[in-house]
Amino acid sequence: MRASGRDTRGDHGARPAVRPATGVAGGSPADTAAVEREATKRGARTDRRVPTLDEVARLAGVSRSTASRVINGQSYVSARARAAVTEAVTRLGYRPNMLARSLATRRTNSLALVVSEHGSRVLDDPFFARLLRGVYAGLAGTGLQLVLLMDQDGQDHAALGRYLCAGHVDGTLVVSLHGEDPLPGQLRSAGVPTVLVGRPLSTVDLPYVDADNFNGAVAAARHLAAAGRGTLVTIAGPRDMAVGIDRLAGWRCGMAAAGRRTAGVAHGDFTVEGGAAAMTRLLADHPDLDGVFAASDLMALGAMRALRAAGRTVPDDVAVVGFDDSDLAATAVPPLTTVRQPVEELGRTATWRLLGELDAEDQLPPSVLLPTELVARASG
Amino acid sequence: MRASGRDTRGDHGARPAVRPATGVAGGSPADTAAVEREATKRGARTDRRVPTLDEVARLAGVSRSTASRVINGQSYVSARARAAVTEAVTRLGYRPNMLARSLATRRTNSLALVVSEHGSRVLDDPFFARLLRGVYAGLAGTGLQLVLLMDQDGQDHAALGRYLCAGHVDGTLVVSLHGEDPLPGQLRSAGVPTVLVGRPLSTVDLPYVDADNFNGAVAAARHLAAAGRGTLVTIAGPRDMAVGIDRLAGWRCGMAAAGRRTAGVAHGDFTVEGGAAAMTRLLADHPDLDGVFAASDLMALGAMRALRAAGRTVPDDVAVVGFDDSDLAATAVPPLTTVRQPVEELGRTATWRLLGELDAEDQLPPSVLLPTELVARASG
DNA sequence: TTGTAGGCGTTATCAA
DNA sequence: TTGATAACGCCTACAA
Repeated sequence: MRASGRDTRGDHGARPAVRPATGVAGGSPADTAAVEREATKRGARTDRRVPTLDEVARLAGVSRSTASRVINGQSYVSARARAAVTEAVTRLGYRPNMLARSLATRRTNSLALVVSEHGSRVLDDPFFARLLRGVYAGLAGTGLQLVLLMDQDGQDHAALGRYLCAGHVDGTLVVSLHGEDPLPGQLRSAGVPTVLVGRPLSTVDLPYVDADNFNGAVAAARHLAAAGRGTLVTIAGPRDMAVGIDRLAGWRCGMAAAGRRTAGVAHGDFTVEGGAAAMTRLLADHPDLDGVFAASDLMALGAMRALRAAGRTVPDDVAVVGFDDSDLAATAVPPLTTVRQPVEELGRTATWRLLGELDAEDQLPPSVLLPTELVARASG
Repeated sequence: MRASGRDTRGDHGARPAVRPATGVAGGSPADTAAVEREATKRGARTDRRVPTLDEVARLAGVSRSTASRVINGQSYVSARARAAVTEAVTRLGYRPNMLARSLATRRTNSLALVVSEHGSRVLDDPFFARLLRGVYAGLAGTGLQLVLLMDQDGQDHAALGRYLCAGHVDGTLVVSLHGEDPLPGQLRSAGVPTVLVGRPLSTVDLPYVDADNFNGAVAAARHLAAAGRGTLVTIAGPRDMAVGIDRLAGWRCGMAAAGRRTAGVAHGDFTVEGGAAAMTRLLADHPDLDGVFAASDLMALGAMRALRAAGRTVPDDVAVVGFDDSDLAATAVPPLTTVRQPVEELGRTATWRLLGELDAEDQLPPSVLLPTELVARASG
């Protein structure tokens, strides 16, 4: 007995012909269109005709204008006309063509959340799930559709910028910026309303919303320093992200304020594996370490794993502090002391900020920093 | 010392006025003009007019047609004209308006991956990260842009269907269908090329790609039955998803084939918490159980947690088998025996299938089922 | 309350 | 090789 009967096996290895990824040489910004035209050539698909507003109007015996008014729920329409149009709409199964509407209104009623990072990595970090929750909360009741965009492999990073600047969305939320990403500049010069989630590294004149990473790290340093630990190290984030830089700066500042020095610094990439590798390096260089601050919970988890592998216990031998207060922190064994970051609020705030930008109703604060706080648990 | 100097605090609680969801208000030209004046006054967003093809053509001293040809890299253009247009394009910073282009060509060069489930939950499951990886791999070199869509709270489920049927994308990949979701039907009747990831529950005439959940579960049943375990139970997936149904059916069939009966069944929602709760219920009903098959790794992890909390050891007291072979399975303690599912290949295959649909080049197999296999580890 | 006509920015079809 | 001209589907002053 099989669960399903109409399946076919074995054909899934067949690969449709790949279009060449290169277009006409030249380098002008419009040359990319050549590549895209290529795509159009590769299929004469028999698309069924979709009913248009014109046909609805004709069937209802009114003009396009009246039909349009009915469909957009405007007033100044007789009950008779409204009924006729409604009837025609359902009879024809009419659906307004958003492209045409957007072309005319210059509004798409959709926003983009673009993660300036490779997609597959993104979803591994619980940060994004929480951020998304916040964004959705901020969007509730607006009728705006959110689309998620990420770096695709085999596609230049600029493709994202082109998509966003080509009128597909009314505004953009950009998160997880690395180094000197040109995307914010592109968006700004294209006039696409944009709010950054996370302080940008380069000075670009766009508003951003961020957590107070600096003071969160200060708190972590204070906590470990006050815990009577002797040799303290830190697993910092990437050097090319503001979040990594700010947390490291805060840590250093907090340590200095406590009259302590940092025994060692290793950089990770915010992943469990990166944290474990960094911890291993630190253990090799500083066998006597007894306290570590990791710039993310994921890295802290990796650090705990590496410590365990090295025969150290947490928190008896080594105290561990993370950053994020993700779900994993509370359920870790032992539960992870961490710096709470209001991620949902970050997403909500950024979204509201962007909505305000769209409405351009009045003066908005250039940028916002949300508070962070230390959450003490068993790990340190 | 602060990491940044131009931040503003405290204003993030303010919520901008919500725009009406229907396009009635805000559309009058007076309103728009006022908004633009306001924006200009602030100097924040100078709503610069975007250069059009017309202006490019004028500046280059050619017709729109010729300008269009140059920009699309077509032949039959004199070198002189080409140079002039290229020059004008760069001088003006021209970017083609994709909406207008799509309206004319009836192609958007973008696909949607729609997760018929609430967004925040989606990202918590490693399945989606892997699937996305596969989809991106399948898309590599095509120049197609992928957009991710999910259920938003405070928005009716139909909004997704409207977006997809309104011409925003050339094709759609639908994953994680529950019960009688109307989405596939909408897409089909709107003529949007669609491939489902995962067998649909309702009979809708759309191709799908799925893993062989049935036989994977058969293998799990065989494995546990052969391991000399006496009292076997299963944590099944949701009753309203084919993946849940198929794995349960496979389990039952495998058990029957081994001449065994299932002591108990509890349903979970594919989350760690759901798995833990189900395990707890099963333990209460069947204290003597010594083997459990969970229909997902996440639920298996939750089951292990619940078992540990109940004082049972894995695998000595109870053998645990999961489904997915996610990264978490291998790194769990103890490492989790599980059924390997080729998730990346699932994504890649579904994508290729969809690309084939777009090209409509020739007869394609209606649906595809990818093989699954058991991976034995320490947990059972 | 309704219809007419022009525009949104591109592409596609033909003559020239 | 080039350029009018007509789609593409919808919105919206403006006039009736």
